[in-house]
Amino acid sequence: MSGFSEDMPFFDEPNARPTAPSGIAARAMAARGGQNSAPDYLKGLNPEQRLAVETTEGPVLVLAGAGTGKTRVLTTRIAHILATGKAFPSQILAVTFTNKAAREMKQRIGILIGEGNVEGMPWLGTFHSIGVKLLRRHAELAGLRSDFTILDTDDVVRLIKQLIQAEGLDDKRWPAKQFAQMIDGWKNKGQGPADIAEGDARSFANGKGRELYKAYQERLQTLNACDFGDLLCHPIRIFRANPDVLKDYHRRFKYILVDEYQDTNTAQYMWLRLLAQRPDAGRAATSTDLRSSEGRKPDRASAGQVAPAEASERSSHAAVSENKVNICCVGDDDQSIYGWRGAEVDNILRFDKDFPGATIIRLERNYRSTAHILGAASHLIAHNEGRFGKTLFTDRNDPEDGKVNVHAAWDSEEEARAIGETIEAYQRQKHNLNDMAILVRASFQMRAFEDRFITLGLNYRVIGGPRFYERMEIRDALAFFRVVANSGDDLAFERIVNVPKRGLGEATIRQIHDTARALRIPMLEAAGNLAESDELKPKPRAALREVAANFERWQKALETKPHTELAETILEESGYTDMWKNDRSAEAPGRLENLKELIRSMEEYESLRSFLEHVALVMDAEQNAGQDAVSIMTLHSAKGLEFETVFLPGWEEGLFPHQRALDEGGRSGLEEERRLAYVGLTRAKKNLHIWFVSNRQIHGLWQSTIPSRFLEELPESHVEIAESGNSYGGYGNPYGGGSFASGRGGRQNPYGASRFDSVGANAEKSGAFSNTYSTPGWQRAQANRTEATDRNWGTRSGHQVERIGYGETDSGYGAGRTSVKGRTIDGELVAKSVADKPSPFSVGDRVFHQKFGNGNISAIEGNKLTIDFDKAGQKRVLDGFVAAV
DNA sequence: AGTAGGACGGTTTTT
DNA sequence: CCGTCCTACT
Repeated sequence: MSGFSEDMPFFDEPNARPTAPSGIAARAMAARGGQNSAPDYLKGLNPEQRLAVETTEGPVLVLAGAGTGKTRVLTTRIAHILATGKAFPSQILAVTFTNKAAREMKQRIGILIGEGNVEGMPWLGTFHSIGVKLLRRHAELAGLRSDFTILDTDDVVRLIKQLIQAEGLDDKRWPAKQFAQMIDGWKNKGQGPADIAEGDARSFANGKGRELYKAYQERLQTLNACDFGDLLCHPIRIFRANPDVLKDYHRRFKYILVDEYQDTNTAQYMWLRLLAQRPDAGRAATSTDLRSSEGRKPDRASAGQVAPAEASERSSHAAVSENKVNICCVGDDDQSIYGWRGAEVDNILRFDKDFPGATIIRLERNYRSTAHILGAASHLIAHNEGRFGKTLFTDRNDPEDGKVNVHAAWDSEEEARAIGETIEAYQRQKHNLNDMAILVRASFQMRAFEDRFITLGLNYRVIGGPRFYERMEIRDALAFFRVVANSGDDLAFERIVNVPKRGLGEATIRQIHDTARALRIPMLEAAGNLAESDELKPKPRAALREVAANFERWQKALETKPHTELAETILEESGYTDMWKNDRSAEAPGRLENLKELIRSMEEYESLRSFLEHVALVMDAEQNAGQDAVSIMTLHSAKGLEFETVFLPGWEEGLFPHQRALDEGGRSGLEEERRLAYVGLTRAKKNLHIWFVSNRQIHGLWQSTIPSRFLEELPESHVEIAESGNSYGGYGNPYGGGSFASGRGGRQNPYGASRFDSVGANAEKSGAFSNTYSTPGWQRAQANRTEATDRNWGTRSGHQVERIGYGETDSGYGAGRTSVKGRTIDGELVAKSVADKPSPFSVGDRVFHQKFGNGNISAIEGNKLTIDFDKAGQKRVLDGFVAAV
């Protein structure tokens, strides 16, 4: 994985038809054999996949449904381009989103084409890693030096906080984190300070948003640093301002491939368009049809393609055809789940307009899941509008394959218990835990499972969560290394100047800061100067002197010592390891272990600098993949994975689809949630269990829930409503039999069609549907949709928090909180406890609650009741859930 | 300099 | 309700 460090000369290839490296060529030739038999790597591809691989010329969009062999197409396509000599490895630009995807691609191409040749693919990587590479080459065009530092989110927030304070603004009223997110959003759209919308600019810091953004960019420049967004935005700006530079890349990149195109944001889109050569020009030319260009001689496409970019800019016909856009984007509009972080599904939906004459190839043959699972997923996703529309199918037809199971549970505890039991049952049937996963909508759901699995002694692993490099000790260590590698890295310096504690307080640090600013020198140097002057009291002075001496020593050692050894020395001599050795907290040993791991991981890199380069972009911790364990993760992190058996708990309105997605995203928010459901369903190869609960405790209060609308969008023919069949009594009310609210089933679903009336738009034979959903369990679940529930859901808005100021939304689902603590608008305290409407109950009232039975009210706070239940003990519930007895 | 206690927030995550 | 973060003490 040392691909980025050694840089290839820019135009390393002779301006001639590429002769493929002998290994590949030989293999390809050998494989080709007779004229009719395809090379080895093409064997086993289905016709669509093969078309996607062999249609190398012109713009191609491969709509690859879940489990249809997307990565295979991508990697084989590259192998094909190389094997047929259409381009050198270094002339292919292949972009992914994650390091994991890039790694996997490298590995798989390696298998196809021979390990050694993959090393020659310097332009295979994430958008960001390729962005760094471009930027290092042309740093001066962005006002940076080529050894610029890449700041992570944490650095950025600290920097912005400083700027906000420097502006004399209250950093509490204008949180740096929020502004960092705004900047991120702007950069996702490719907007610099001058480009942002007036409204955006005004909405922060008393209208100083734009100035602040500008100040931020200036600060980055003086720090010789950039943030993640800049890794895309700077190259875009460079390309735009320097046509000659862009032209060089046009000549270089003969083939462009993009993975997960549906996840691209506007900046990435602009970046691609620039590199893919003036797609607008294509509008004039209508015949970029692939099939016609297929017979073209390969050398035409590769070596011959040196037409001047400017000429074609004017879209002369000759130039257009000469300058074909050989871009291939692979993606699935149905799996676009990152709209909330700037991804534009539109990019993929618009592809054929952006690249006229594009060939669109659909991969719909699924190799992953059973027909039932595919049927369920396809039916669900068909409820979305504005999609290309694909229908996954499979040849697989095993009568043994079970339907998709839908289960109901009383509450999340029972849900976890029942899923735990199901997992154990699978285990008894010799299924590996590694083949099972629980995919949740929100991470708080994980807890119930962890709790349960711990008591069961069931191995599990949580995927996602805090990353290795986000740990404090790792960041601290990296900060030391950063300063050593680059003494101008003030942010890193500030982070560790007083670590371990050296008695350098705020005042001293401010002084260093001011000196550095005044003299325009790095803080480290300023610290050294101050240590030699007599401006400081003896104590901090001595401390600073030591710090300065340390770094000087380490920097010298940088040239001589092996970097792992140096790293160890730094951590030792700075007292950092000792700090944790002396720490008696529970985490300390783990932290020391992490530091060791960090040092160990450095061995793979040639130098401290190259390590730091990677660490900024490629930091991910390997999960403990060793032992057999159930995976627990969010639906988002499950994208791209597959499991034999998948559990999808928490399919309730408000949680999934998430209330906030609905409130803030409206219809498109709902559609994204639905795509997320689709992603969840299509992770399963064989067994799929969906769960919903009737009661969920949110923010400490019990709330009744109704089943997710997505359940109604599953086709009856592929779904089975399962009785939970455990010994815990299913949804039986644990607190007294027969006390279920009765006779209230079948009420109108506040979201429209109830499953008892009709089924969603594209439903198959809706008549039979209600039969399916008429098992006792389902009906009991329905019975839970009491008046209290529906009142709660149906009249949310009437019940809602009065909105005060901006951005104050009713965050919870269900009735949410009805009391608001003091909020401010423009600094004025506007309200205290707005909606604490008096409860219709009074202390001492006897009430009935669905879940807990009868009890007496012992306290009332607004609409929150504390009730002593006869059987369930004391609980706090919302008044909407109880009825007077 | 370290911690107790109040305020706040509570969807999803990469680089 | 619970966990995190920041402030304000000692």
